[in-house]
Amino acid sequence: SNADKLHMDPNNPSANWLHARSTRKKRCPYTKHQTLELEKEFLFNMYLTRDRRYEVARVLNLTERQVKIWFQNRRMKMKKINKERPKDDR
Amino acid sequence: VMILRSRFLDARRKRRNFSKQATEVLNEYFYSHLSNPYPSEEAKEELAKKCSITVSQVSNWFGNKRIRYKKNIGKFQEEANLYAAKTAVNAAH
DNA sequence: TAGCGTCGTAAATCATAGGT
DNA sequence: CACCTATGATTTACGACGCT
Repeated sequence: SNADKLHMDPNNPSANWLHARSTRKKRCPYTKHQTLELEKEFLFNMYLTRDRRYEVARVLNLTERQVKIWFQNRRMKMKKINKERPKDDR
Repeated sequence: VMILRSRFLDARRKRRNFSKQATEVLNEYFYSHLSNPYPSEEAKEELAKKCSITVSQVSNWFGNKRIRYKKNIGKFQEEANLYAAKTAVNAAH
């Protein structure tokens, strides 16, 4: 592709930087409803069982992979929040 | 509870642009490491200290800068030359 | 090997700051 | 004030590597 050629161009400073593969799925923002339900599930348990993952994915019309990754990202977010506010928490 | 929490977190999205001096420091690092603009954790901590911002903010800045630079190198050419010249002067002293 | 974990990131998007 | 772009922060989706 053109993008790939650009990344190969030795005159391009970004030629050797990290690049997402062209096969990567485009980011698709989740709906308010999906996010709210995922947050509720996360509040219930930060780690999913296989059964819960299947059920959440089915109800929200997401793939199990998306749900798995959402939880991974959510845990990282929580970690970041805790790190930046070691005190209070509201 | 989660509603209140998310509202609180959204409030963090309020921000001020970084100081001109901080942006200078970040740009100097970026353009003097253009072939591999990925500061190590230690380098990020040092930059954060110099700029009076957090390490996360340094990471955000580099993430945004890499993408925006790559997306439109031409737009940043003038800026790149400016910092390249500045680095050359510093090296000469 | 399968498969889920973290960590760091790309890329898109969001929300507002700041300038015209 | 309205409008527009620049900029910092957040959100999806992976790659790389860990462990079991």
